[in-house]
Amino acid sequence: MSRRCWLFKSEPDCYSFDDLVRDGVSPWEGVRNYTSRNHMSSMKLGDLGFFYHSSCEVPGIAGTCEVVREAYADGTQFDVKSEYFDPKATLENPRWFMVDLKPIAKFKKYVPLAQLREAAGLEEMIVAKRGNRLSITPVTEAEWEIVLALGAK
DNA sequence: GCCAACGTTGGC
DNA sequence: GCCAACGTTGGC
Repeated sequence: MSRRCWLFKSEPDCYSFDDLVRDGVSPWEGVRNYTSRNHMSSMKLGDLGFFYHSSCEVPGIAGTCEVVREAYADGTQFDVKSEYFDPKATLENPRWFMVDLKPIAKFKKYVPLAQLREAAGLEEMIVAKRGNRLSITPVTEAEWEIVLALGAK
C-alpha cells in the first residue's frame, strides 16, 4: 500500500510552514468544510502533504509534511470560546476531525502558485485551478514528484 | 478592497 | 428536495 499525497492550505499569518517546523508536530484544527473533512478522515499514517500558503503576498508551496496521527475529534468544535465552535457538535457525535502533521522538509526554493500554473504536468492540480477554495485537496503521485522537483531546484 | 466561485442555509 | 440568498475564501 503506497502513501497518498495531499495539499494542506494555511494562511501563513495564522500558521506558516515555519510555525510547523518550530512546533514539530501540530494538529490541523479548524477545518469546517465537509469535503476537506472527508479527505482528512481518509488519511493514513505516513501519508504525505504539501504545505501551501494562501491569502498572502505570494501564495505557494513552502515544504512537505507527513501525517503522524489519523483523524480524531477536533476539540475546538466544543469550545464556546473558540472561533471554530460548532453548536451542533456533541462529544458523542463530533462533526469535525483533525489529523496531526509533522514537517518533513522545507523546500530549497519556494514554489509560487504562478509557477504551479505554468508547470507541465500540473494542469489538473486542484489548487492551481481557478475558484478552488478547498483547504485540503488530494495530490496525484505524478504531481507530487513534479512539485518536489520544482522545490528542490 | 474587489469580485468570482462555490459551499451552506433556510424557506417553501 | 429545490433553489435563492447569503457568507466565505482567496487570488488579484
